[in-house]
Amino acid sequence: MPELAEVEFYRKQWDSGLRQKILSVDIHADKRVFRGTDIDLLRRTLAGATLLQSRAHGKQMLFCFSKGGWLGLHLGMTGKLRTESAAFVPVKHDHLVLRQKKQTLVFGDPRLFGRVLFERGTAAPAWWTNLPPGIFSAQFTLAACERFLKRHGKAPVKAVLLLQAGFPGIGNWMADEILWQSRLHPRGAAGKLDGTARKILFRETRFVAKQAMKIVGEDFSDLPKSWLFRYRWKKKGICPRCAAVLEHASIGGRTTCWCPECQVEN
DNA sequence: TACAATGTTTTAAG
DNA sequence: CCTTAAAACATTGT
Repeated sequence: MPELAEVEFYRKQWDSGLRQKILSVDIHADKRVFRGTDIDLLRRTLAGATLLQSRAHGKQMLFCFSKGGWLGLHLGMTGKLRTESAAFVPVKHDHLVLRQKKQTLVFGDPRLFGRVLFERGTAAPAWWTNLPPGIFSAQFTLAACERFLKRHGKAPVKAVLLLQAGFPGIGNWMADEILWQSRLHPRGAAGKLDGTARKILFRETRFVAKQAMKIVGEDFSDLPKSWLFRYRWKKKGICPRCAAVLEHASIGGRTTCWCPECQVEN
């Protein structure tokens, strides 16, 4: 489910636990979300540690604890963070449960595509500091964006938007939205976009990301009725701009929705 | 029933 | 070594 803005929304769901101690840790140790993670270290470190701060970058989250604990979380397709009461009894898919005096911090993920990482150290882990420049960073420039498009020039532009190395935080719905707002066909080769198209794509990427952060990232409000998003999963969805019946196909390995009238190959 | 789901990783091929 | 495409992962809901 979660892309850039949804991840930001879920990150904040643990805010009520900031500056408070973790009393105990409950873990579904055999679940796939802990693949490659030192669960014993996680348990030992977090028990008795205080949650100091949290950050999100693209689809990645990092929670910083005292005792040098760094907890990385990725929500995969169906992961969620939430806060429950102190007396909360975990249910089936609550794989990581951090108990505090006044509340319980929960990470649940039915489909198990999410991931829990844990490291102990004085500085943030390398996987975090090495993340690519975010959409809103000064390094995310038109030139950098164009280099990335060129580098993946044979692939459909839809597939390139999904690559986290170049567009961190962009996922399936945001990629479709960006292409629709840019009036670009998702199947067009990234390397064949002309200068104007590349500029529009760059601008709309930042526009969609910024609006989504403001609307969804804040409190999970609904996106505007003027956006493709509101119609993309409807049975006979109509383009909110020209009223043409929307098309669907698998592009870049994901179901893609576009307007056959507005979005032309460039 | 069979298929698809707001994602990433692995594998294979060019 | 790099890019691209497809399969795999696990569960739920339509």
